[in-house]
Amino acid sequence: MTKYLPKEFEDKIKDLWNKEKVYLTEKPSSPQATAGKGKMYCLSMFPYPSGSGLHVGHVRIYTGTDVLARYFKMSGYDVLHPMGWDAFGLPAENAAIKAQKNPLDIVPGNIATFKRQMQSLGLSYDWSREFSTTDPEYYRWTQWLFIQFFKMGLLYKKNTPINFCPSCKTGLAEEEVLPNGTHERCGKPITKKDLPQWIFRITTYADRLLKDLDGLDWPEGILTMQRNWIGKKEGINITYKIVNSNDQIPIGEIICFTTAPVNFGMTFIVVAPEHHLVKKIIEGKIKVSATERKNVTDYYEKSIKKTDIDRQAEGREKTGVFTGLYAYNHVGGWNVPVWVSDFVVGHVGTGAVQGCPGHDYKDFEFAQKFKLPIIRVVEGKNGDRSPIERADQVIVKGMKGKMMNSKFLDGLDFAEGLEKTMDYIEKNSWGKRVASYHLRDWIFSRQRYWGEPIPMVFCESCAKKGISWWDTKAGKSFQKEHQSISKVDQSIQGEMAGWFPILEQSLPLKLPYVKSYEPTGTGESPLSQMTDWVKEACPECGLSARRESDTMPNWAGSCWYFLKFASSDDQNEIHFPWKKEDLKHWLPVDWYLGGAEHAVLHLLYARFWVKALQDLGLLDFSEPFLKLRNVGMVLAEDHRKMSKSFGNVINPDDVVAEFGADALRIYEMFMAPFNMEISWSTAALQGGYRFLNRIWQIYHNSAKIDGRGDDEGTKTLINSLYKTIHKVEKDIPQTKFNTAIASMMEFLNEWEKGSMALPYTEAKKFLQILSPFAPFVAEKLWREIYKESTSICISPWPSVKQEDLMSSYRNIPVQVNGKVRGVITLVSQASQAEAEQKALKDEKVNKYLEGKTYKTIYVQGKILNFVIKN
RNA sequence: GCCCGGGUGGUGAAAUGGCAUACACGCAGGACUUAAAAUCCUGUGACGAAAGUCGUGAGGGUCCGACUCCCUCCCCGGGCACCA
Repeated sequence: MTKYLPKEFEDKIKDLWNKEKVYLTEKPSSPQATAGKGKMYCLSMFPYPSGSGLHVGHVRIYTGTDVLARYFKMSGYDVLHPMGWDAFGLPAENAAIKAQKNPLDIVPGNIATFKRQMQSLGLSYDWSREFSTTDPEYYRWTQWLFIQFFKMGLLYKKNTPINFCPSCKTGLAEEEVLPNGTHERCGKPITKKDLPQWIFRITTYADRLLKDLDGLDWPEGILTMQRNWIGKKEGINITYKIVNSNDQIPIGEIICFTTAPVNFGMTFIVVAPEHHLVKKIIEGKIKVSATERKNVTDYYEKSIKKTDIDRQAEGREKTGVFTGLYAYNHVGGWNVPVWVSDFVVGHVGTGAVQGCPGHDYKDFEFAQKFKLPIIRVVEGKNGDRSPIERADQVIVKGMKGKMMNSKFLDGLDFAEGLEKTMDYIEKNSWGKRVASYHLRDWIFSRQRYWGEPIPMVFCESCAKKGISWWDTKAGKSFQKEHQSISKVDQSIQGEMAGWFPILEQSLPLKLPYVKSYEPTGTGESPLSQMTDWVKEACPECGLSARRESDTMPNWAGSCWYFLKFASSDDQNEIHFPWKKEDLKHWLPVDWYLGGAEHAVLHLLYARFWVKALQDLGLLDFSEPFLKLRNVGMVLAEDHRKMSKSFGNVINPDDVVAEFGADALRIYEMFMAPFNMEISWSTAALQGGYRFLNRIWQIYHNSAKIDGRGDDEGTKTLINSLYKTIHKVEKDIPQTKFNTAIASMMEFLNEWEKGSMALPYTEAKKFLQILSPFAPFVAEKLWREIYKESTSICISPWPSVKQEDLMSSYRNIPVQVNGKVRGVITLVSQASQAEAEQKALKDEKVNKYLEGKTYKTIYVQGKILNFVIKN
């Protein structure tokens, strides 16, 4: 008896696959590609190649995608299954700083390790399409795309605060700041520092990003999270005239955004400390009494200095001061006081809130604290019209009730009353219905070395003359060509004077090599210190100009990598890097698998870029990922995250060495539904190994694989095999890998029993359905037992006819009053009368029915239920 | 506080309105072995001698029938957080 020793053949099989090039993608025009069922683009979120090598969590997602890719290939689809590296980013940079090396010298080694590990797992990638986001030949196009987005008016520069550590004199990413507001490395408190940064106008795509979610086959939870992140709210902007205490002459306006204009119950207005009105009061441009001005100034100073920690420490206790100003509530017909408070956030809505304390919890708290009047305008439960004195009496939007104290609205339902109010306000031109979004513009600058250099140049001289790129010849012709999209804001055009893209022919703008680099001390990018690199002639006037020294964020490379994989083109020419036929053939991505931690940002950004590219006429689809499935995390055996500091890390190399790649794959696919979190279990892994060992043994037992096929036992076994094949092919596209494997185990149990044997050619089919999960052992037996010379990976999936799945007999549970009392075997087409007759012969069933009157419920092929009447 | 997941044997889990616990792990007993490992066989939700009763986080509801659908609540995990 030969033993199952995966170590002895897995490497050889891997070499065979490489030699035979079984994973190479067909060209779109090839006969293989056009003859089959069509294309299938299977993609996993590509990894950041860290120094610690592949994690068993990587193994899970990549095996899942691999099972799909292998299954679709065998089923006659033209499959694209690529892999690459998302190698820019903070962790590599920090590791490099620590090691006093350049990331350029570290990353290639990490990639090599990842690739070796992936190959040892038998992942069926077409490595001819491999690339890293850090390859100049790749990021040249990332930079090119940046330039196109700039031309569209989607990018602008603006002073925006960054996190800054005054002690380390360095800018920090959000993730380097601890929750208590200190720097994770030195423990000192961080501050904010204003720096001019590139910002993406993603908000102009908010509506499309929201609407297009409807057509996607994504997990409901992820869709909801995207919707909430975009956070569209339909409401109304209402403009209020401002007067001060002394006279009634309007001296300004406040615009309030609200989704629930309960204006007959409005008794005050609150503005955020950042509101322009506050600034005007402090500067004396709006006159209020000296005390009030001092109060507002003090409150402003205090709240602007407040860090998030201070705010949290104060909890929900409301603070604020009266500004001395009043606003005219034209709906109600009275003046309301204007307050300033930091519970109103500057960047949400208009930064000003109309206070309707009877019908909003926060307004209620504020009114209570500062003794502001509370008016009830909606009846409570059972027509309660009493004054609102407690939080639980507050009637907020969404609750039911009739309007009261609201003149022409009285008696209407609350929801209807709000609509009527908005109509009324619009009719009088006091306000306008608008949508407000949670989504904000995307800060795209990083003051870091390890990212794509932003390919822009700033010319002082052109800036002084007010010349923007859109004033140039190229700019004008671009706008002419793209009239529908390039409605570049006048404000952006003005602010961007002096900024020009570098010449596209000179791309890539390479990241300069330096041995090591220190933080600049100013929070600026290390590139800003490289005076030679930063110098460049202005593309417009030729005078000396300065290159942008910020780099792009890690997201940039992952926003379009799925497009690059589709390219079969060589990179010799300067044009957008994909042939139209490649694009048309492969995109969009059919299957996208990845962790739920990317539920919002990565997916949103990639969707945004695709839409912008569509507007540029470069793509003819609007959504990159048709089907999305999540993979659950793999925790350590102790249910904690795997981490060096816990000493609970499992290295896939060790597992492969001990149990083989197939056992690891089977284990990770079998342990739980694909999208659920699992904790590692070496014991359970051994179960996977045992399963494969039993398969190995049965194929080396000739009595088991040369059954005659004409006796009843063999027929039954073949029928079970067909059912298993059917179950597996139904489960794989639902990513139900665990139940697919369970059904194969079940079949193997049956096959092993007694003298049951499969005919030689039928037994072959079991190897084929096993091969997506355990490709090494399936390939080995395929070649050894069946003497095949071409790979099992490209063999056609064993199809099963529908009639082969029908078995004529069914076991039907028999219930009395819903409790199971027996089981009968019936022809599947049996009538109710036949079923009843048979069931009554069963003593156990009969016992309960004797002498009783009952009715019968019969669902053919499923259940027979007797219900006793009394 | 809000949003998103989840709660079924000793453990990972299966069943999406029709025999609750498939499959696997673990455990117990047995076979093989001088012995161990490996392998194989048998058993394994709880209570009960058995008949049987109970049992899918808790309580209620719909239904002939509920892990599955509806309502109320509890617990665990993740995300956001004074979002107008």
